[in-house]
Amino acid sequence: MATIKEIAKACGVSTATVSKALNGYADVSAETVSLVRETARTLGYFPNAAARALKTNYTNNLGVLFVDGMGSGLAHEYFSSLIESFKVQAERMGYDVLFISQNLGGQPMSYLEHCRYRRCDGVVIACCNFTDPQVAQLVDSEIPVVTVDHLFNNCTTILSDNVNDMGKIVRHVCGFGHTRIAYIHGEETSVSQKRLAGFFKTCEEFGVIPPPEYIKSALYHDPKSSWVATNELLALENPPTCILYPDDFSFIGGMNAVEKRGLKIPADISVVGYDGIPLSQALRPRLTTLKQNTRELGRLAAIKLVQAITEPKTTFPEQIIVPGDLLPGETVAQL
Amino acid sequence: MATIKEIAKACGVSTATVSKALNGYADVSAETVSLVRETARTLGYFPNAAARALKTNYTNNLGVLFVDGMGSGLAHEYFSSLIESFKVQAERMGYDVLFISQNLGGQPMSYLEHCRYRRCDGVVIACCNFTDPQVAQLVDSEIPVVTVDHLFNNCTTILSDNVNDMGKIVRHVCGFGHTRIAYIHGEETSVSQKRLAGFFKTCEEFGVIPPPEYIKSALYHDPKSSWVATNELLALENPPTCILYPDDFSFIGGMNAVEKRGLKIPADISVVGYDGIPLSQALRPRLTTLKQNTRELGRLAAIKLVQAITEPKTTFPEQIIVPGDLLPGETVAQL
DNA sequence: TTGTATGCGTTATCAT
DNA sequence: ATGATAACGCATACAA
Repeated sequence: MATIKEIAKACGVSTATVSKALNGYADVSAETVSLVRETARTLGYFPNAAARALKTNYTNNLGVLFVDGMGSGLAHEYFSSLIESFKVQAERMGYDVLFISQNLGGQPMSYLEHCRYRRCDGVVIACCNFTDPQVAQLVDSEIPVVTVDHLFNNCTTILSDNVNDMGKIVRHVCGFGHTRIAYIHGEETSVSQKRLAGFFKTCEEFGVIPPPEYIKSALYHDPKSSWVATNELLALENPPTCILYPDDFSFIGGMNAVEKRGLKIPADISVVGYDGIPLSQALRPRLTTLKQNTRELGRLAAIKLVQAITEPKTTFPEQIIVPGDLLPGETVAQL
Repeated sequence: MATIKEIAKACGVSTATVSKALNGYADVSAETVSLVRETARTLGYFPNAAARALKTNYTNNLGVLFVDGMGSGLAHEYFSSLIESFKVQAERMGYDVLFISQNLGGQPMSYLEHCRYRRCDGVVIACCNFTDPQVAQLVDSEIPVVTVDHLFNNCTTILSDNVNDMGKIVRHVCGFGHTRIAYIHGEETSVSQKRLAGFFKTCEEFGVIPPPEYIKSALYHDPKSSWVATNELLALENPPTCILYPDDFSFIGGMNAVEKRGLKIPADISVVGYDGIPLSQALRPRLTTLKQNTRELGRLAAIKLVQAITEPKTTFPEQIIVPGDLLPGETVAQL
């Protein structure tokens, strides 16, 4: 691995001049610049990231923190899709992406400690349990942070439009004549709160008043708990005609519960998912669901994070809302 | 952020002693060690990764290189699942994981250059187009490499047991009385070659001889090309009774083609997928498929890579084969 | 326009 | 058992 020292020797100049030439400083003659650059290329020079980081305190590293309740990790398609998009945009802007975790090599280490250890220039946080004090610690630290789908004070956030997106679902369902609509929501998070708010608000618009027993709590990305909730709903004296699920993947549990009872979707019971993962479109009947724009969420998160890093003075906390799209399927019956 | 300097001052010893105490050298008194360690803890000290990397030439960073033909990235569940498992095991061993790419910030950069730039201690390669000369360049470099599902000379490899796993599929299908078995395989890779070999070999065991027109080429993770191939197969004068797909996700294309023709699975045509992603088990009828053990593939890749890094002398190129499991579904009819 | 010198935080060598 | 010091590769303040 060539260093600026070797380039300096090859060019007959000092390392300082090489450094300046390579970093586009004005006080170097044009010919020296081209000589240095050419030599660097032929020598296959690449700067040593560690040395540069030590000196400048910038690593060009972005951390990605994502922990979901179920510990699904990247198997959670919402996250994998979000992170993929974040990664693509980050690389486009010259940043590398690394995962932030607790416990590195047995060493218990807070998220913040891990970020400092790796000198992440910034971190994107996308997880369910934003109540974790370690997350708050990171948000309150000196490290620029962008969160996805959770609002912290003084922290830029990219929000999926949960209130209105849920409204789109309810509008769709009510448009098909449903009035007995149940909602199995995920764990108590701000996302769930917003979806619930959108749910009740839009129901109200249609004069629909869901009884308390129609509101069930389950976990995101957990078919089992949705299976349980579905069974409870279907066992009601006056069961709903339509069930909204926490997400497409959880719906699988609901699907199994419905099947087990010998009921048909949508003839006997209508259902709606959330996320719009490929699975939802492969199911027959095709699942009616709401496609979150994870591509855009990830892209914007990267852009805003880099902005916060490179232009700290002119950057202020923003809330950016990204709407999703209703994907009408075949799982909501016309009543 | 505390440094060893501050610890040294607080303890009234030199930085050298602190460093030794922290890194478990023998030539420090037990009491000094405990004093230093205790002080480090109370000061919230964490080593500066960049400084350490600069000095030791070890970063405790592992690179992950994965590029698939379709550019699906982490949306490809085989990869996301593999990488998740790799990441978990890597972290357990004290390594961080970062993505390797070409083109960082517009700078064209070979994979090898990216790895050197970031001083990756090792790299795991899991991609489809192993023919890329840049991949070969990386494999031939000084950086320890472990590949997944592709065999290079002089490089440890974790292989999914493609030959025998495909054998399991064929055995299952033949056991149900099928003799007209078509195979839509993915792009020309060593994985495809092995599956094809396993396919023909096991067919032969059962006295089945698939005619050339039953062997179709498509792309992995691409429903469209499998859709085309399925149509071609079903249009044959003497169509197959069973079609094997490149993977579960591609099968969606085949499913649509079958539906469009008004055919029923498995009454009119039997099908088998590959991978065993959650989607396959959510389909009705449940897709018969082969579950690759991505968890184990990723875990072993991490273990073997770290071994190659920490014990270069005693490490030699290995080929480790990880078998998958047939997941019998409901998409293969008894003839 | 170019070069000299210093320091980032750590580890390692060699004295003491 | 402990400490002074150099070095890793780079960027930069300052001198020339």
